Amino acid sequence: MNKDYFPKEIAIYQAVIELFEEGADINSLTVSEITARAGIGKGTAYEYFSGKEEMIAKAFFYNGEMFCRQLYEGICQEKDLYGKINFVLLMIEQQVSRANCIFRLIHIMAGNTSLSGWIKELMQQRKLFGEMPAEDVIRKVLHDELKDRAMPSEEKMTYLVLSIYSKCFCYGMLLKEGKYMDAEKKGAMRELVNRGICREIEEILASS
Amino acid sequence: MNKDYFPKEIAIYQAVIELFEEGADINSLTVSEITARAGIGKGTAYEYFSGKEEMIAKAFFYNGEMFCRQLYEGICQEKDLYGKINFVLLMIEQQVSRANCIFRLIHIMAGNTSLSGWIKELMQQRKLFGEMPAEDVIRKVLHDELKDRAMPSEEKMTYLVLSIYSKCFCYGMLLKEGKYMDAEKKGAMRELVNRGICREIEEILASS
Amino acid sequence: MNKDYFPKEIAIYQAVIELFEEGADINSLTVSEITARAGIGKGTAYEYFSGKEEMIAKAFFYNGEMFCRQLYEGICQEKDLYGKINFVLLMIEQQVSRANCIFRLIHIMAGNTSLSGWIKELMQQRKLFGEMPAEDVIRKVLHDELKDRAMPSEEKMTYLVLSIYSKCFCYGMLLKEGKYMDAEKKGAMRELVNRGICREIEEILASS
Amino acid sequence: MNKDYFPKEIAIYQAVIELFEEGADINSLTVSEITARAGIGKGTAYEYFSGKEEMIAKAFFYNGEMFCRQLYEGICQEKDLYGKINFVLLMIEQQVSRANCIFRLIHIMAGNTSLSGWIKELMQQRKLFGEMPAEDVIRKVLHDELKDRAMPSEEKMTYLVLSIYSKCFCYGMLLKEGKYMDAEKKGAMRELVNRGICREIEEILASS
DNA sequence: TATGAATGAGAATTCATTCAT
DNA sequence: AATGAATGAATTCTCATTCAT
Repeated sequence: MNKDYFPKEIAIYQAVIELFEEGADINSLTVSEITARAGIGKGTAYEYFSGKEEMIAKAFFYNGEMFCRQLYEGICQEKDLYGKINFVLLMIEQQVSRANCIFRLIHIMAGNTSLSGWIKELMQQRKLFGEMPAEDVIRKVLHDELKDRAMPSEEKMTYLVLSIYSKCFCYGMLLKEGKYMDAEKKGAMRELVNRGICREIEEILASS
Repeated sequence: MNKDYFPKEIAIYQAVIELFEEGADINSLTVSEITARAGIGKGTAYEYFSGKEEMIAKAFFYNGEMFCRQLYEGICQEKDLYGKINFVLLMIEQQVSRANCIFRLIHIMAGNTSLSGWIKELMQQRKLFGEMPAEDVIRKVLHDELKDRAMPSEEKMTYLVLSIYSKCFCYGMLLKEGKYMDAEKKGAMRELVNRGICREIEEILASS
Repeated sequence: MNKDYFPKEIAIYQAVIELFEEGADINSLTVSEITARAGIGKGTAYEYFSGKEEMIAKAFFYNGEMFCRQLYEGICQEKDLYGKINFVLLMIEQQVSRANCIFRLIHIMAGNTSLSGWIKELMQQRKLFGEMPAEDVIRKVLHDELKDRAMPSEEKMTYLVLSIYSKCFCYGMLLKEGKYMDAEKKGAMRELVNRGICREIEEILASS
Repeated sequence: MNKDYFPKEIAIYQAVIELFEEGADINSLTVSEITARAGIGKGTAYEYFSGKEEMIAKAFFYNGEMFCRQLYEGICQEKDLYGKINFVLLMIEQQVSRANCIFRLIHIMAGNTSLSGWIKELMQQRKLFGEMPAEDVIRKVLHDELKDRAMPSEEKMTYLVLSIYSKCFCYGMLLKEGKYMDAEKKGAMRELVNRGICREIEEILASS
């Protein structure tokens, strides 16, 4: 499950993420910058990657993996659904205020950057290894949660997953817009979103 | 309200959108490609724009504006809330199957491409002229819809907009994933989403 | 003798000189700049000149002509040799402090800019019309001055012209270096140079 | 004293000088031409220089340095003043008939090309390292020559240096004009100039 | 294995010149 | 005659990738 990473490989990943967090624009990231930051020679990077594109795509993927793992572990600690969702929203808040890399990962995937080709390919490969992209985390949690209740149809399940996903995502966007930055209001909004998600789940379950 | 566009300016915008719809990657769009497609000389583009970045950013903005205008006008034709929402979802279907430019616009804005700088700047300027980004369309429709009922608090209003927005977004993502492509299933899903939105609005209003 | 200039032609000449005096670099002068400054349309310039090169070269030539004419007329007012030379040195001072266009003209001619090709061609043509480049002014003055004394050999005459020319040039360079800027010292130096020139003339005449 | 030059740096310098000697116009020299002639890749030039301007300016400076060094060494071989000056004039003849790069260097400096900015900056830096521009060579030779005689005032010294300088310079210009190309006449003129310079030095010394 | 100097294809941009109005 | 919008050839410079050490 835990793919082995070479140290220099990780150095590259971290360099990319760091530069990105510092506000660099994906398109103008250069191999020189990346390798310089990673503290390795420019040529060395080509021992591990076929090109710039792969470096960046894999870096984001690596980052996403780490995020999702952390997310899943955190969720498992929480007892009830409300707590779980709250944890997710708090993680999002943290991401937004820090660097919002997964956010951007999502965007890159949706747009058709040449990067997104790479990322989609990675997606396919990794699925086999049991890794968990954000969407899968939600699905898994729902499964665990509902395992002793009537499971809704696959169709409704897909809708539910995406609905939750998009609410979380939109919550992140709301935060990005800079509104509700003071803790109190942020808390209130988080609760509204959380209750909305819970209600939706209940409704879907009820309708099954 | 209706900014005057120079013919060559529009030619550029359309060229960018066309190329994008044909699957081009934003970053690798070249000025040569754009102007060739627009049917004008390379130099001419520089009479109207300060550089490539501006061309692309404004093209997306132009496209977004057109979409939102069309959206708002269509919504106004519809009598009831269900009809209005249905219209929005149909527009999304159309976009997704065609080119999903606004979808990508959203993503570009969330990421930090150098483009997004431009776009944000444009946003500020245009707000003054009463243009309407997607979010504002939703807010405006809600306002019109609720004007003779008790208006919820600003906070709840924001949440409601976010929630509707996210549901629409979610619907688009569902379509993008390629599931529900046959008309029947698509219709069923559309109804599911629509009812979900209506219910949510009712609940918020009831709780006020 | 007095070639007729079209008003727009002169406008171009003056625009070039002005821009040059303001410190513009010859090579980066653009036609747009020149015509904008001249207050005429870009296309109009091409009614009078075959291209940018011609505009600039002729502008300098025009400027040089004006300078030489002014120089010659001033010299003719003066009675004795000392006075004449003094007048030349004063004109140089003025040029240096203002814009030193002829100075640069000389340099352009010595270097092989594509401009210099033009200028040399102009030189040939104008000679026929009796115009007077700096060197010729000196020669002419010497001729006038010496007409009732024994004329030295052509060789010595050439050397004499060269020698005087170089002293004037040298004086200009001294001023350019920014030393001797206060009036008193400038006056002293001017006298030093003047006496040097007079002595040299006397010596050559004596040796003949 | 002898700055280290990278081989590719020198290749660039020589390429620039060669092209110039072949009659190329400074302004229309392109980076492609230069690097092609230098036998290196276009990109490589940018590893050593910040841009075209720097390449050309430094090339001339390099050339000037070489010339001055050669000049100074040659002068030191000569015993008496007349011999020294003769050597200078012969070097000038050689330069003029070959390529007259330093001549043009001087002109570039006097005009306000964007190159001249660079060159002036280089001047400042190099002075510190004891390099010798043409003017300094003259001054140094005079110092050596006069060390056991009464040294004239700094003011007169400056005048003397510039006067000699401008005579040499004008001699070069005379040759450039293509007169006196046959050896005999050239020799006669050279002697005239030489004697003129010697006389001037004597006079200044006598007047001190 | 690691490196970084060298490379050159390719991109953005400029600007002299033309020509329809 | 006067104009300036349109043009595209030409130029500078960047940067992913290679390869000799």
